[in-house]
Parts: sequence; structure tokens; C-alpha cells
Amino acid sequence: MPIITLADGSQRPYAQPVSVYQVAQDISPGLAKNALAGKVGDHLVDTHSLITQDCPLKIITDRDPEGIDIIRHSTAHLLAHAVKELYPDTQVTIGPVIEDGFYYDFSCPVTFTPDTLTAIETRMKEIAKRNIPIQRLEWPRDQAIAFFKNKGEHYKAEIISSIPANETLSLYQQGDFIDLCRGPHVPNTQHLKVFKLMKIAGAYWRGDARNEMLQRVYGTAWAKKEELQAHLTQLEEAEKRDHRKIGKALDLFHIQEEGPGMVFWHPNGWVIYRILEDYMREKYVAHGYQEIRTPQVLSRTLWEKSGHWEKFHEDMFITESEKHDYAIKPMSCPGHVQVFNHGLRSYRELPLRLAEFGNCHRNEASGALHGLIRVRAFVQDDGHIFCTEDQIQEEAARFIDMAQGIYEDFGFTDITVKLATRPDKRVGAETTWDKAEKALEATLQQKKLLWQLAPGEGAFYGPKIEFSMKDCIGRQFTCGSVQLDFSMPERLGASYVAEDNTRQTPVMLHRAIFGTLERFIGLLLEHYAGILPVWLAPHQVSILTITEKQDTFAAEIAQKLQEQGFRTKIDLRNEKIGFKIREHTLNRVPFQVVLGEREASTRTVAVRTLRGHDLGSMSIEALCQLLAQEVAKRGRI
RNA sequence: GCUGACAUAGCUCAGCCGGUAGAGCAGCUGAUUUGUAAUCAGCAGGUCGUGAGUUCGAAUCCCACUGUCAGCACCA
Repeated sequence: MPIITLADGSQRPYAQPVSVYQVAQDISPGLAKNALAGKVGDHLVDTHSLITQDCPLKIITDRDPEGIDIIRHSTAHLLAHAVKELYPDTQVTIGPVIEDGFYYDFSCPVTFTPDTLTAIETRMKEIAKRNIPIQRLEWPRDQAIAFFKNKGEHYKAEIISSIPANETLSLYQQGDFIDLCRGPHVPNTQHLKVFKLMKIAGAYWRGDARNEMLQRVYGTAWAKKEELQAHLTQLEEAEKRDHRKIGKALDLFHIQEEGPGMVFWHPNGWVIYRILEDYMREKYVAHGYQEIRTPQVLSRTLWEKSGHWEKFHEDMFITESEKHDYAIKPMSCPGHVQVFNHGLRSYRELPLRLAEFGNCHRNEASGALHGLIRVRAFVQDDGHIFCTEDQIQEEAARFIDMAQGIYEDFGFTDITVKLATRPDKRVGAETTWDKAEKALEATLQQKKLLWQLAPGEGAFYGPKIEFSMKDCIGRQFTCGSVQLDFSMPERLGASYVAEDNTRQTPVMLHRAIFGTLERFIGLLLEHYAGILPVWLAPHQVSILTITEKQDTFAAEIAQKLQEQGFRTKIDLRNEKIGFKIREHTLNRVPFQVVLGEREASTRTVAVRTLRGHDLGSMSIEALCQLLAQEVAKRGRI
């Protein structure tokens, strides 16, 4: 005799076990119609699942986030159902819910094209309209394996085989289509109305590049049409923030066929690049780093010692001279150890912080290249801290402070922090790893950061803390990181004289904050949608004349601004003011100064902002002050 | 690298089932001297990514290569 406590706190006693659907029906027929699932405590169940004991119950509809996820999951099944109807030889594999939608991976002898995608979507709509009930089945594992093997669904059988033998499995059936699934699902296909198939792509079986490549279909599903529309609009908007588009529109850089993944920086883009470099130099000084410069090409023998020749060979550009192999450096760490090794080091010098704008090349897989964000030639704000084990935590903490301050200057707030721990392939003793991971974790706790664990994602030589940011369509990229390394100093023979006059091997912290200037600028452009704060804008102020009578006055103003160090553009063209404003607005110049008869006679400037605000007339001194204030703010609001 | 799609003027794009290319913007020239997001007119601009093939004839069809885009794998 279950007593059910509803979300509003009211209780309903029942004489017999009841289904979630029946409870919903008792509350209101409308709710029953909209019920997608039930939530018993923290546990989601189907609407036809029976409640036998006292429990709290929430009826899930498409207004609940859980409801949307259930719709997405059921839509993934609907997709598989449609594909099986259209192409019966297809083997289905997995179809999970992802952000904003779902995907399903198929092994299908027919290659999917955009046309087949349309056909599949049409069939999905048809099936949904058939109003098919979706039922949960529970089978012993071996029966399920036999069932799927018999149907030629070898991938499915393989998935089930990895589940312990004595377990009962749940399967879901809609018409002829049966899929292994934990559930819950919507009670009926008619709940699946608002969805769209988005794209097809390849994806390796079990995420392993050695396996067969399956065909993955991505889709999106929502409770209401308007939500779907809003999502599609948002995607379009996101595309406009794409740094590759902005880079072209603002004439910042280009990449061409002869240098895939290698950036040609144009004058406008190079301004941004240099500001970042200069800015970071200031920070290096402020945080006790010494800047150095090491060679870009080094002998194979060094890369063999460092382990790169073995572990990183595929990713390096190799060259040869006088029967000698060389590699173009993919990272600066071995070079920095050479600087450390030059001369006898004392414990008194530690921590020694060396930094470099390291110009690196990596022969990245062609498919990985992506505008500025994933390139083959780049500059890292690379630094290495040589210290004792006791200094690790302090140094890591100082680094986090430094990084956070810098990200704030650039207006980045949505940063994901991860702790990446020991990977399968690694060097070093377990106790060393324990110590290293604990040190980084303790630092994160000390800094009260919200962070995620990324198990197995550490470098082969040590764990790391990563700072990642999202691009315009939500993909995460690591910018800054700090990595603990107990291995390379030893391999490359680094040592210092300790207090007790013994030779000790230092610990090395690899660290970067921008990560690479290229990636950071790419993400920065997307973050600001091309509308850069004044300190970063390639041109900070434009001087626009009404007629040629103001040419001399304009030149005078321009000179004064330039003398004050503001990046100034002067537009004397024989064009209407509206035309000039439009053009300089599209070029994202933050301040526009209009000079006409009025301004020339009163020796003032009329200032307009990029956002279209008219700041009225002011003296040139007032304008300089305004600009200086904006520059000083950097990216902080 | 893998799977799929795409590659036409500086940029954004059109060019149906094969008959040697078109628009808008930008550029140049001229007129206009203009008050807060596009003044008007004229001119010029392309071996249609590269190479090979089918064909009387290829931007269009086939093949290879290169690059780009999305996803996967990899990663700052």
C-alpha cells in the first residue's frame, strides 16, 4: 500500500501498486498526457513502471531538463529505428544524448549523404506519427546476446558481452525495433515531434582509431518548435563569431595552401600579436621570470635524450644537414634545460624561472588543423620553473594567481580548470606520481578553484592543471597549463648543489598562460566577436572629415593622437560622413572622431563610439584622457 | 591521419540536365564638397584549386592530388 509524496509535498495513498502514469492521471488528465517519465527519489523511471513502496515522486514532462534529455534519447532511438527500416543491413551501435541533442553511430554498407539524411528524417517523422508505444523489456544477458547475434547485430552483441553475465538487461521496443538501453524513454513515439538531423560524420568504433569507422548521425531535439528555432538561430550567430571570418573581415591574417597550418600575420593582426607579447613580457618581469631565447633547430641527439625522438617523432618536422639529422623544435623544454645546465647551479638560485616566446613547429595531423586555434607553427609563452620538490606547491599556486590575473585582463570568465592525472603510458615511480598529483590537487584546493578531474590525461612525464576556454561553437581548447615533470631534468642531466653539498635533480614545472599566441588570439577574437577592447584594437581611433576644408585640422589632431601613442587612422576621402562611419564601424574601430566646420572653428572633436553613442564635442586633451582610460581598463569591465 | 562535404574575380556568392563565365561589394577614373552605418556614373578585373581523362566541345561528367569545412582520432 504505497504512499506517494508528490513534488508539492502532498501525499497520495494507494491500495495497490500503481504506475507513474496512473498517478499522473489522478492528478490531472492533462499531466498524464504530457508525462514523459517519473522521478522516484533520484531515479528516473518510465511512466508505465509500477510503484510498490512509499516514495517521493515527480512527474517529468518536457518542461523539466530531465524530460528534454529523455526526448533526445528517445529521438536517438527513433533515428536508429528509421535507419533500420530504410537500410535493414545496418548494424546499430550506440546513441547517447549530448549537449543540445544526440547522435547515433551506425555500421552501414550504404554511405550516408545529405540526401539520405533528409530521407532518414522524413522516415523518423513518419514513425513518430505511427503512434507506437515504447515498451521496456527485461531479459537475461545471454538471451540478449543470442537475440542480437541472430539479427546480425554484432556490435550490439559485443557491447552486451562486456556486461557481467548474471545481470538482467533492459531493452526497449518500439514496433519492430528493439534496442539495448537503460532508459527511461518516452511512453510513445508521438512525443517526438521537434527534432532535426544536423550532420553526418565518421567516428571510430569505441573511439579507437584502429577500429572500423562508423557513420555517425548528429541530431538535435527539443520540446517546442520555438526552442529548436532558437537553437538554430544561435548556431548561425555563433558562426559569425568565427575567428577565421573575423580575421578575414578585419584583415588580420591569412593561411594559404603552401603553408597549411602556418599563419601569415598581416599588419592589423600583428598589432594584436605584439601587444600580447609586450604585455606578457611585463608580467614575466613582475612575476620573477627571466626571458631567454633558444634555437629552433637542434640535433637529433638532444631529442633522443629528451625522449621526444621516441615519443614525439611523428609530430616533429625533421631536417638534415651534412648527414646529420635535426628536428625543428616542437617545444622549448629541452632547450631550457640546456640553459639551466650551463654552469653550476646552487639551491640558492631555485626556483629559477625561465621563459621564452618559443617559436615551435609541430606536424599536426591535417584533419586537426583549425584556423589559428590548431596550427603547425606557433609561439608558446613557454616557461620552465626549476625548483625543489618542497617548492612545487608554492610555485604552482603562484602560477595560478598569475594566470587568473591575466585571464581577467582579457575578459575571460568562462574558464574550465582540469586536473589531468597519470596516463597509461608514463614514466616515473607510482610514489612520485602520488606526490605530484597530490601537490597539484592541494594547490587547486588552496586556491578554491572549481575544477574537474581528467583521469589519464596527464603528460607522460607528469600530471597537469589545464585552463580551457570555449570557442564560438562550444568546443573546448586548452590555453594555459602547468605540468609537473620529474623526468626530463634527470634525462637531460640537470642538477644543482643542495644545502648539504650533495648533487640533486631539480623538479621542472612546464607552464604557459596563453598556451600559444595563435590559439589565444583566435579564442580572443571569438570571445569579443571581433569587437576588441581599446587596448587590443589594431586601430583605436579614426579621424573622419566632413569636407576637405578640415584636412589640415585633421592632420594636426592625428599627429597629436599618434604622439600620445594611440593607433590612429585618418580618413580624408571624398566621401559622405555616413559612408566613412559605416566603413570604420565595420572595421571595428572603437572611437571615431568627426571633424567638420564646427569642430575646426572651436578646435574640438566630435566623438562617436563603435556602439553608436555620440559623446558630443570635446577638446583633444579630453579625448586623449578618455582613450587612455579605456586602454588602462584592458579587458576588465 | 580517417569519414563525408566543398573549392568560380580581392570579398560574398550565382552559373539547371556539358556549348570556352555573371552579380553585389571592394578597386581604378570622373563628377559631387557632403554632419553620424552605403552619393552617382563609367572602367577594369577570372587558364573556374592543380593534374590527367571522357567528349567535336568541360566551371559543369570520371579519376588522382592539394587545400578548406564538420565530426572522429590526436592535441597548445
